[in-house]
Amino acid sequence: MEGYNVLYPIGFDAFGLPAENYAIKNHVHPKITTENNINHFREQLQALGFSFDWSREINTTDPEYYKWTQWIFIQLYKKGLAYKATMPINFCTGCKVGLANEEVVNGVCERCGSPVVQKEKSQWMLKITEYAQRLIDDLKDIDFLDKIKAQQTNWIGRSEGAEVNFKLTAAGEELDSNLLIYTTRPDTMFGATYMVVAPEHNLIEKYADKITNLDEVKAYKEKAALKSDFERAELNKEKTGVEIKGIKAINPFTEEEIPVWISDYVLITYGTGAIMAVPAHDDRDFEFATKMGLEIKQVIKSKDGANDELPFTDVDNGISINSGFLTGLDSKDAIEKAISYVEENKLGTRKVNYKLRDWVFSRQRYWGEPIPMVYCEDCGWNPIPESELPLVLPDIENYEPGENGESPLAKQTEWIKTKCPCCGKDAKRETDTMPQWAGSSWYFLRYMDAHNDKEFASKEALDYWSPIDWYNGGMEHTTLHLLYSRFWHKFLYDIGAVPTKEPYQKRTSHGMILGTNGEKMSKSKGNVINPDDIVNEFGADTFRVYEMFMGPFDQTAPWSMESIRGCGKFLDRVWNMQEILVDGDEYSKEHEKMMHKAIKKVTSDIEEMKFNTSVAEFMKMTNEFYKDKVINKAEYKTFLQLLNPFAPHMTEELFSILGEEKTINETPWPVYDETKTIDDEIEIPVQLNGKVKAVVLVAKDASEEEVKAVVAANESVQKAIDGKTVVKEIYVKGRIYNIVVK
RNA sequence: GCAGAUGUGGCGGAACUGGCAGACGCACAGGACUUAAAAUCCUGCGGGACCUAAAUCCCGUGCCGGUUCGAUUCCGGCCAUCUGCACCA
Repeated sequence: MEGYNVLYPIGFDAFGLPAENYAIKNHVHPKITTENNINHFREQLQALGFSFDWSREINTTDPEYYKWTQWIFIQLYKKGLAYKATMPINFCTGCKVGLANEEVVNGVCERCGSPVVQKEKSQWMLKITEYAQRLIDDLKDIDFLDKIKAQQTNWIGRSEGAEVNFKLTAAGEELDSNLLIYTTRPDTMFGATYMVVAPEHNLIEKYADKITNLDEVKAYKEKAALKSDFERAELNKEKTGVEIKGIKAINPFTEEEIPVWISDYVLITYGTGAIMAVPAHDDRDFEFATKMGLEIKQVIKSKDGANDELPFTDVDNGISINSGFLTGLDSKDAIEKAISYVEENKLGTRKVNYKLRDWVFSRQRYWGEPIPMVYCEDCGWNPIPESELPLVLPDIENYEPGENGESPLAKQTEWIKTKCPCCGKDAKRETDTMPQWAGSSWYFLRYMDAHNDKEFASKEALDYWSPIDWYNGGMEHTTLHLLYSRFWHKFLYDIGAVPTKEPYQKRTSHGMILGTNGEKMSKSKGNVINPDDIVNEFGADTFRVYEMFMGPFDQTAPWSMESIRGCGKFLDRVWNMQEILVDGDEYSKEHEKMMHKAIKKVTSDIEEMKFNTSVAEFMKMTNEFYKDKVINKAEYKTFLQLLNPFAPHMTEELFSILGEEKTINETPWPVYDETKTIDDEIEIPVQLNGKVKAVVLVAKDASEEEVKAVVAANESVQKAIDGKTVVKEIYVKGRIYNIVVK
């Protein structure tokens, strides 16, 4: 209505675990249930009157769509950003199948209750870590809500520090390799009294012959492997560990010999999988050292000397002590100096680390895009020729998870058999599929050119529409999906396939609608509100107006069956205004000001997504028209145009009853005249020491003297200041008049 | 524990840049219409001080303090709730 060409698309991201598990449970092929669900969703969305461009509808499970998902994977592979690595998967010891994280509940299989353990498996990985810094840096150029930016930044988790080598010895002899650790606090090096390696660390295999208590160490390692991620990550868990006897490390700053331990509080997936422990200045190390009776050496004290209870971890308020050349330095300076020392003496290097890990891109599942890779005994892994895309997911009968954590596709012997794209010899297809995030990592690009069978989207279409001006979605997607799609987009930008660095210019989020009991809607709680029922009972317009009215757009709000009736009543009143309708080509004198003010308010409210106050404005106007028992045609038309985005069906019907030829959405959005929104007379509250005692009416451009005179003449004011001394009088033009008295 | 958000009547929520706290709606109460009910329309509706009413006054935006002529709004410190992440060295 404001003259922009707006692309408002819709589509269905339909691969993934929920669809697959539903299919398994009900013995219906996921293809069928997916199709049924999409049809149902489409009907529901249409019943609500959304103005989606249905000609661009997409479905990520359509081979014509996932052809391009596979194509992007091949490009990633060609640029070295997709690689195979051995990663642990959740493995159910009962069902003998691999499980997704959400299928593991309290360390046991959701279905059979058997313990879940970690099993090593070769998987496809995507190198999102290569983009970590750019994913942080480029946030500054885009308009995301601050809380969304903060979540992205925290998730990527950049930290600065150093990697430092600790020499190892066995029976006093120096070993041929060092133990590399990562630390963000090199200033605490003098306080490192022991070291810890993760259970998976290769130190144990490498120096097995030097370890005098190898059986004990190996037993600990095996026990740790049996624990699920959940158990290992559980907070307040007692720390456990075993000293690796026979091997010692040398603290490079103190030259002292310190013990080396193995414990699962150190993670193989972060940093180098080994740490130097500084129990005096790290909570976890402190807990471990206290339990194991290890030395705790304080090397930082607080500036004010007040709080020296250990562990003392405040970087901003610390000074090094007992730390050789660092002693006396501020913690921040000490960190810098320690890193310089490390680099000068070739002990290690400055290093930035990220919490973000590479993306595990394989799923041992049926309902996903087949990974278009082939393994040949001679040539290794190679992508299938792009001319063979899409690699269609075979239509199979038995899509239950495979044995020993294999994909269900591993049973499809005919499908697996193929020729090597390099040498032509017999070769095997990859049987893992892509995760549910794959299709949604680029879908926005497909909307720009949804039916292109030559490319994922033409350059012209991409240039015309890119980037997405405004992306609204739930907060639950602000880390994974949002980050993955930014990563893919940046990759596509790097290979020249898209014109912008970032996919989305602006990202907002909506609040969740809770059940009537104030809890998240869920089937098990029985508090689900079905939109079909609401539309049947109250109509789509009432439904929409209520959703907008119930609270601020970005905040959660509980559903109320009582409150929605109020919105229905409001729309009835709008309809019945026909009974007080009179002719008129212009706004009437008595309503003119209200009309201009309302256009201004609703226009800015929509821009700021303050839909709830827009609806309040409509209700206020309606009350006003009924109070005056009259509305003219010009006023009614503008009112219907303003209300149209909220209640499209009824307003269009009324518009045509008024004899209009065009539909409302073909008419331009109403405009207002700023000068006509200003009142001639304004009310000025008069305060006495900040408390309102009276309200006076003055002309809109009244001078301070004039206002002062009116205030002085006011009876209530006179009464209030009677017997008191006026100290000061403050007038804020057009706002307030405050008298300070003693 | 870390990060982010939120706290205002019986309820959902308004309140611009620090300027009349409670817009608008729900619920509730009283009245009109009706044989009656529903629907609709009108009126009232933060708490307290007076038996009632008007008028008036006092208190009041999670708690304690500060800045200011003036604070729901700004600052400091707490408390509670929600969401996400969680042994990240």
